[in-house]
Amino acid sequence: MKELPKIYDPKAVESKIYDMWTRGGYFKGRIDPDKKPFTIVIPPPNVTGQLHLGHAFDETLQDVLIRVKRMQGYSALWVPGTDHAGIATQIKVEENLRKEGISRYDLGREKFLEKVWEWKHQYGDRIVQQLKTLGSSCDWDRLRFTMDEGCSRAVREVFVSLYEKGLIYKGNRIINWCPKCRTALSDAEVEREDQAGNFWHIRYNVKDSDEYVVVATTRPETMLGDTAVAVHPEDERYKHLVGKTVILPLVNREIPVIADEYVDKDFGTGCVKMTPCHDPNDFEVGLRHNLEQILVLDEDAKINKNGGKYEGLDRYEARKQVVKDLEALGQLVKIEPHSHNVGTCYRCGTTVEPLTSPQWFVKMEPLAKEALEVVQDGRITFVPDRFVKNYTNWMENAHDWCISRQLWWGHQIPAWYCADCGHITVSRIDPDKCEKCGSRNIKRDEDVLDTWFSSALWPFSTLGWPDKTPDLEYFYPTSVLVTGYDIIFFWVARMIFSGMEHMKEVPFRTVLFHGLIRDDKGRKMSKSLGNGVDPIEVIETYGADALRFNIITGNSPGNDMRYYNERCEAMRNFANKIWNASRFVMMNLTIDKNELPEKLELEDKWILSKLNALTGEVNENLDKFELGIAANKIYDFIWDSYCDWYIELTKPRLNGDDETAKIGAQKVLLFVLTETLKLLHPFMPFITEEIWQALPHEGEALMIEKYPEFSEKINFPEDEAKFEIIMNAVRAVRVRRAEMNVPPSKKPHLTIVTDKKDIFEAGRVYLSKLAYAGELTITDTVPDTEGSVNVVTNDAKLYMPLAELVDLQKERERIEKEIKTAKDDLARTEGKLSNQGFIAKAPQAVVEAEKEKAQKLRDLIENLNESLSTLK
RNA sequence: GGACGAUUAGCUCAGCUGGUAGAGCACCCGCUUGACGUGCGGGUGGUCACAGGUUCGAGUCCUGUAUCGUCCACCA
Repeated sequence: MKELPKIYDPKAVESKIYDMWTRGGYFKGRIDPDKKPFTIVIPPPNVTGQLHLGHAFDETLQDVLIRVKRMQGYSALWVPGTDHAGIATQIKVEENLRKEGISRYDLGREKFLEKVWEWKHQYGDRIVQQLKTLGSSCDWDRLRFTMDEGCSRAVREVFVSLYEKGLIYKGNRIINWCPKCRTALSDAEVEREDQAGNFWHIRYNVKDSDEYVVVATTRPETMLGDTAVAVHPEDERYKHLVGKTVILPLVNREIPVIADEYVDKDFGTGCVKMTPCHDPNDFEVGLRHNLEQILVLDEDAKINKNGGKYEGLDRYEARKQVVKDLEALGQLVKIEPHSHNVGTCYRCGTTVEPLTSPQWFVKMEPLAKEALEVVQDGRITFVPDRFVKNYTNWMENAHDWCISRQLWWGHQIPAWYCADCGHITVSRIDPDKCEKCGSRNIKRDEDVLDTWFSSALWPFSTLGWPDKTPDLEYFYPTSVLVTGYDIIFFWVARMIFSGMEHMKEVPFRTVLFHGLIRDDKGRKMSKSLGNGVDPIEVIETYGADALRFNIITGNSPGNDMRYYNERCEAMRNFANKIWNASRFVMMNLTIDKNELPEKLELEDKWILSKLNALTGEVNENLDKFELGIAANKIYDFIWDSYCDWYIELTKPRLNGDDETAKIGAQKVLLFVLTETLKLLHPFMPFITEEIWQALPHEGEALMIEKYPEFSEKINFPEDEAKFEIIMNAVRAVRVRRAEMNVPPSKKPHLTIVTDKKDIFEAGRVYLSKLAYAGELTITDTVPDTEGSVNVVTNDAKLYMPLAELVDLQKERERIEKEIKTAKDDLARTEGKLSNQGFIAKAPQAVVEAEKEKAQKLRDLIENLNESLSTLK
C-alpha cells in the first residue's frame, strides 16, 4: 500500500488523473444497442475569451449528470464544442486591431476573417483546456464548432429549406440597429433600460388655417422623417382635422392627419407624430394607412440626405439643433422631463435605433405553435417548472426573427441577387447563374446570419445532421440541456422550434435551468466592475473538486448564488478530510480484496445501513435534479457518520489482538469507503479516483464503476436504532464532561445502569473509548452513587465517580431542570395525542411516532427521577 | 403595466410532496484523543418579512401588504 501525504494536494493528482481517463477512452460515447443512450450537448462557450465562473457552474452540473448516468450503465455522451459568437468575437478582434491602428475595412473581408480564425484557434483551444481542468468528461473526439464544416452545412440546409417553405423571407421592415456594431439586431438582442429624457411638445400648424396640433415626442430629431400626424378616430377634439394636412416645421413638408385606433386619446395631447421609418408602432400604422416612408438616419445614426440641412449631424447633435431651431421658430410649446425606455445593444450597450432596412426574417408564428405544445404537454420538462410560464409568454408573443447581420464573421447568407432580373436565388450549392433568368450577373448577399441561428441547430447539427448518421439515430433526442435562465429566449426557445421543424422531434427531454453566479456582494460579475472570479485561479488555490462541490451545494435549481472563497476553503477541507480518512483505512489495511465479512458487529450494521439509506436518498435526489441536496447528504455521511463515528468505532478492533475482528473492521471500512467514493465521484471526480486507484479494487477506473443502488442486503433498520441508543449515551456523557470541563485525559470508572444490557455489551469495546471511561460496568442494579456525576438518557442511567467535581446542590438543580424540560415536552406530546382531531386525521405513522416519543419521554423522566433520588 | 423570484441563526444559504427549524463560515468553552489542527469534543444564536385564512397541525398551502431583485411589454 502506498504512502499518502498528510495533506491532499490537488495539483499533484488532477492532470495525472485526467490523462489516465483520457488514455482509457472513458469519455467516449459509444453506440451500444444493449444500453440506453444518455446525451448532453454542451452550451457552447463563446470563443471570445476564457471561461468564467458561470461556465464552471454550467459545466459542473453537466459533468455530474453525465458521470452519474455513465456509472448507472447508460451509454453516456457529452458533446463538447464552442460558438463563433458573431458580434462578440468580431468586436474583440476589431478592438485588437485598433490597438495596431487598423480597422477591419483596412484589411478587407478576407484578410479580416483570417485574423478572426487565428483568434478562434487560440481561444478555442484555451477554452477546451479550461474545460478539461474542471474535470469535464466530454467526448473530445466529437468536439464541434458552430462554424465547422458540418455545422455550416446544417445552417445552409436549414436556411434553404425554411426559405423554400416560405418561413424565411426578405423584407424591408423596421429592425433594431446598433450604430456602433453597424448591424441589425433581433428583438432578443436588445436590452431595455430607463433613461431620463424629455418630452418635447411641438406645434404643427394646420395648412391654410389658424389651427394647430401639438405633438409630444421623446426623440424630436425623428420629426424630420414624419409623414403624418395621427389622432384617435373618436376624439372629438380632432375629428374635424382628419383628412386635412399639417405643415411639418423646419422641413415644411405637408403631411396628412390620419385617424387610427392605436392612438390613446387620454395620453399626452392625443396627437401623435408618425415616423414610420423610425418607430415600430408608427411603422405598423404607416402600413395601414399607406404612409410614405422617409428614412432620415444612416448606419452610423447620423442624419442622412433626407434630413436636409441637418445632414451629417449625429442623432444627438441633430436633436439639439432641431430643438433649438424649433424654439427659434416659436414652434416649441414646452419641455417636460420624462423618463423613458430605450433599447440598447446587448453587446456594446449603445442605444439602438429603430429603423427600416432590408433584412432577412424567420416567420415565427407557424414555428411557435408546436414549440408551445411540446412544453405544455410535457414532452419537454423544465426544471424548475416556473420557467414554463416565462417561455410560454415569450413564444406566444414572438415577433418575426431578424436573422441577418451586417457583419463579416459568421455564416454568410446563401442568397444571390440577379443584377438583371432582380430575382433572388437561394441555394444549397453556390450557384453560378440566376435560377430564373440564367444571367451570370449575380452577387452573393454580403450579410451573415445571427449567431443564434446556428446555435439553434446545435443539438442535432453536432450529431451529424443533415446527414442521417448513426450518432443522430442513437443519441438524438438529447436527454438533458443544462443552461442559465438568461438565455431561455436566445437559445432554448429556438432550439425547441428548430428541433421540431427539422427533426420532427424534441431536441431534449429536460431542461435544467440554473441561476447566475454573483460576487460576494450579490452583484453580477462583469469586466467593468472588475469583480470577476477566474475559475482557473480558484482551481489553482483550492482544487477542481473543491470548486465543483462549492458550486453544486448550497444552491437550489434556478436560483442565483453568490461566490465565496470561504466556501471553497470549506470544500477543500472536506476533500482533505476524505483524503485522511482514506489514509487511515489504507494504513490499517492488511487485506487485498474488497468484500464484507461474514460476521457483522452492531456498529458495522449501523454504518452499512446508514450507507444504504444514503444511497437511496442520493439516487432519489439525483433523479429530481436536486444535485445540491444529494451532494450535501454525501458530505454529512462522510464527515459525521463515517469519520466522526465509524472510524473511531473501529479503532479498538483494529488495534486489538483479535485477528478476525481486525479483518472484519478492515473489510467494512474498505467496503463503505469504496461505495462512498462511488457516490461522491460525479461531484468530486479527481480525489475519488485517486483514492480508489490506491485502494484494493477490481476494474480499471472508478469513473466506470457501477453507481451504488439501494440494497436490502445491507439494510438493517433495527440495528441502526439499537446503535443509536449507544450513541445517545456517548453524547450524553460528552455533554456532561464538557459542562464540567473534564479533560479527555481524565478517565473515570463508568457505570451504565440499563435494562438493555445486551445492546451496551455489544458496544463495550469502543464505548469506554468514546465515553472516556477508565473501567466500564454494565449492570441493571444501581450501584453506590456516592459522589457520582449522573448522566441520563431514555435507555440508561450512567454514573461517573467525580466526587471532586460534584456540587450536590447544582446537580440536583440540573436534574430538576431536565425533568421540567422533559415534562413540558411530554405535556405537549400528550396534548397532541389527546386531541381527537389529531388522532382521527393525522397519518398513522405520525401518530405512532408521537406515541413513541411520549414513551421515550416517560422513560427519560423515570430515569431522571431515579437518578435524582439516588443522588448523594 | 404584467409575470416571476427572494425575504429563515451575526454572514451566505438549504429545508422535496404541511407534523414545533438545519449546514458552512463567524463566535464562545475545552482538547498534542497515534487519519486529519484544512482537525476533535461541546456550546451560544432563529416569535422562519408582515397581516389574515385553510388545517388537528404551516417556514412549508391560499389571499393580501411591504422591501429587494429579475424578466417581459409599442403608450408617442
